[in-house]
Amino acid sequence: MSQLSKSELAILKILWAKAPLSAREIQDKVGPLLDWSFSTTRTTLGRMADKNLLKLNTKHGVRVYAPVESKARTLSGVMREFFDTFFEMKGPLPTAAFHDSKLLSEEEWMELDRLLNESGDDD
Amino acid sequence: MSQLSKSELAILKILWAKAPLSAREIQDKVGPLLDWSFSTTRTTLGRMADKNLLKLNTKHGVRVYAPVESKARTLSGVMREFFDTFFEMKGPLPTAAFHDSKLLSEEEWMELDRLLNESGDDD
DNA sequence: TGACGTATGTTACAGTTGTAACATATACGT
DNA sequence: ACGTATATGTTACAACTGTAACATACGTCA
Repeated sequence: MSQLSKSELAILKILWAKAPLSAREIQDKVGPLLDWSFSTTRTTLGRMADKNLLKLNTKHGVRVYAPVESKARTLSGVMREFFDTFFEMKGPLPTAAFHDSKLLSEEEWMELDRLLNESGDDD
Repeated sequence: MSQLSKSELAILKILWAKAPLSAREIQDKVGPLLDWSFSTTRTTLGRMADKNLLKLNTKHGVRVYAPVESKARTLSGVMREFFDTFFEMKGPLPTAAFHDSKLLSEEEWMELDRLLNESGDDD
């Protein structure tokens, strides 16, 4: 799992909150936030789909995008990568410390915690 | 402070352990590790110097490289960026959780902790 | 049915990073 | 003084990322 860019993360955050969404709907949220043109949003969405970060469907005749991985699973990958890279920590990781973040619900925290502490690959 | 790449971090780790070092000396350590040619190492060193990640001096007639920022200061920047980006946590950050890492000495941990918890910009 | 808005397909171009090779200068040994 | 190793200068090129524009197709309203 290679590092997510800020752009990619911005889109994932929107889709984790509500998915699937069309490019236009995503643009309505991410455009003002990142000051992107619709083209930029579309390009980024396309590349994310190519990388299998997003999956594509058609609803009511338009393309809609949804995340492939859950927020907790994605963030657990990101955390593992971060701690391995910068702190050379490979084993279980503590989550309590980040519990202050409002980004995850109680259930998502539980999932994240499980992912970071139970076996490495429990798909 | 934009994100460090793995390559950049690999070189910084070597130089945090011992600096300044010449390109050749750095290559002797990083080359086998990352399987880089000497050219690659030199290019990366040059770019890091351009970005002001490394400073350049001349010892005994050869160029030597040293990190501009301490390990603790660099890692504090990286941690802030990480937690802000992925967890939307901007304030003080906990370090106790990562204390397992062998990467920092006791004193470096204290510095890191201070950097992450005292005021944001105490140069 | 023709114009207009919206969705989708295609292309562009600069900056960064990974990964080097080629060319030149300089110094040291014989 | 000359060859050889080492250091340094310069250049290359592909992938990925940021940031779009241009072109086309399709559906709806007048």
